[in-house]
Amino acid sequence: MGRGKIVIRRIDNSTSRQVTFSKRKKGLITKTKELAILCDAEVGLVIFSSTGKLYEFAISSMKSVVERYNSLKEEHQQFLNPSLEDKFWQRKTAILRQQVQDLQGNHRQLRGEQLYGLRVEELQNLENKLEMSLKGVRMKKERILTDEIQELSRRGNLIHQENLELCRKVYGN
Amino acid sequence: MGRGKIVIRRIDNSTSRQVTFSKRKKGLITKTKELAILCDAEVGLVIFSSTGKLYEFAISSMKSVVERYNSLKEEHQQFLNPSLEDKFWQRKTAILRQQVQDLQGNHRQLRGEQLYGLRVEELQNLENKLEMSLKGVRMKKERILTDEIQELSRRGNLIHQENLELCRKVYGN
DNA sequence: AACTATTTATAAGA
DNA sequence: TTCTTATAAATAGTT
Repeated sequence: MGRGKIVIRRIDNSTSRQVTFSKRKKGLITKTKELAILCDAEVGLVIFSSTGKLYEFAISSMKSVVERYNSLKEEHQQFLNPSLEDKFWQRKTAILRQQVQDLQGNHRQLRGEQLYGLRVEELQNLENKLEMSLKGVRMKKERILTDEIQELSRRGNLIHQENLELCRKVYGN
Repeated sequence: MGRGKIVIRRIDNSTSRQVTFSKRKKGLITKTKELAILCDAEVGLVIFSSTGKLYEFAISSMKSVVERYNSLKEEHQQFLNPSLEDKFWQRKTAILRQQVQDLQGNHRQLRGEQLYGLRVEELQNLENKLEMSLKGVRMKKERILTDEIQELSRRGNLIHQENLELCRKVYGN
């Protein structure tokens, strides 16, 4: 709904993204409010912008919505003991840190860095993985290009038909 | 936006209210999803219908949104709840979670998954990266193999020398 | 921040 | 419920 149609994918330009975020956030909050009032519903909307800023909307209160949500989801009974909570966070942090380390390692390896100390079999394995990825990417790329060519060809034919039609009209038969 | 303009107040007729709820809920979820994708935001939407039924939508997961929301809210309320250690862990977790998300995204792309919505130039870019990586891995592998062959060859020579030495000792001169 | 040409959502009707 | 369609509302691109 604007001067042109858009496709729904991440807006690359940071300024446009910010402007669109601001406009659409306003619209979304309006519509959320309308749904709540018109249909007598309890709603909660939480938005974290790409810069990490928090925006929220709720007709009653976010606290009430979250509590109702949690009680329905039955997840609210673990945190009665504060020392347990501490342990929970510590465990969570440890797991996440391990994940980050693993992913970073994988990532560097996939990018061909940090290859020191790998054995030939491991390198071969990595090479195979990269070849698979490359194949996937190339297939995808080629499919897009093929589709585009077909589309162009289709359009060309249509124009050709139209020209023939025109000729018939101009020169008769 | 419809056959007639309406005022935003609770719809009295229960049937109309249900129909409107169903239609507008769909629209709201669509718009929420669009905001998240277009503007790279993390969003969470919770709706309780007037009959108490729960509907929810989140791009990542509602759990993740609620946790992020809570940790941010509690950060702001550090004065009220001076359990600093808890907050420390929560903040750490939030940062790590973001890192994991980012790395997982990168990783999936480098592995040739999650290619939907990429343009040809982006695919070409990814292909080039993968080719570079592949080149690096192959070079490394080949250097190791070359080194190993040289090492074997060197050892072979040494053994040969030792044998010669032995011969001299046994047979004199 | 406004403007406005278009697209999109949806109220009412079927 | 589901579809249709006239109209209201949202918003993309522009100024």
